[in-house]
Amino acid sequence: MARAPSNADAFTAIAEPRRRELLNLLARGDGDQDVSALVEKLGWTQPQVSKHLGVLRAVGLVSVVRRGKRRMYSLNGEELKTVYDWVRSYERFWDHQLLRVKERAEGMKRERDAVEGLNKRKASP
Amino acid sequence: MARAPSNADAFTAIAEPRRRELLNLLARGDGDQDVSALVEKLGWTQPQVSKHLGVLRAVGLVSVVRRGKRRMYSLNGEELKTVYDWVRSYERFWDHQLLRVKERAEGMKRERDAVEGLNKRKASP
DNA sequence: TTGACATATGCTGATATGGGAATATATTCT
DNA sequence: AGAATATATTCCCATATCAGCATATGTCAA
Repeated sequence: MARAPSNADAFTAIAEPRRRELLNLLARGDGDQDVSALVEKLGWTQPQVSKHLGVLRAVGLVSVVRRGKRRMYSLNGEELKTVYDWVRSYERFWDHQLLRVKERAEGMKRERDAVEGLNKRKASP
Repeated sequence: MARAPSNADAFTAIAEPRRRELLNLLARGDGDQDVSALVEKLGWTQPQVSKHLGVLRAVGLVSVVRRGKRRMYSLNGEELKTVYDWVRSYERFWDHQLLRVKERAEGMKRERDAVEGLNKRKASP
């Protein structure tokens, strides 16, 4: 065995920056968009767009409907909810600063420094 | 040129299932944990744990503090917020059923129009 | 210092990945 | 049917990635 399966889930699909760009474009666009439109807007080669769309399609992040010789792609948010639910379960790790500070000695020191420097910081934004 | 840079951001770091498992363990644990504890709880080899921790450390998802010969790892949620913010911007694609339904109906209507032989029309407005 | 323990790093092999170019597979038009 | 258009797929290459094993680095104790 070598690498873990790695494909076929939303996490790996969105790991690729271009795929996020593609999703972004599909989200902003008003409804479906065909491949040619995406190619033009992104400035990538057509096979490149098709391949990335293929990955997104494989993991269910986009849906396709054929319209004539065009294929209209649209975002399918359901799969993103998986990622959302996962990452949201870590919310307390960035939301509650006080908890963080309590957990780490470094954090306490930083906090103390910050409080001491409050008077100075008042003037500069 | 071959593969895109791909490392050094939270998205690729959490793409690996084992890394998510590791983060999960760090989140549940009460505060810091050393590598040995993680090795025991996960049942992986020590180099494997160290390497995955290395990736998480490289992207800032975990912090380390040396304590004697141990290294205490703790979760650093800041970087996860990046992912959270990104995915949350797609919230409307799974949250508001009505919007979803409306968009689909729109798409289906367009599809129907096209299929019903409006061969006179050419491109989208 | 030597030795035991804790952790990181280096090396190798198998596999996956992304880009580019060429080609295949529809689908519409004439 | 044949040409043109739209999109997907295939092949090749360079590189990244993961697991496994061996080894290096760092730290404490006797």
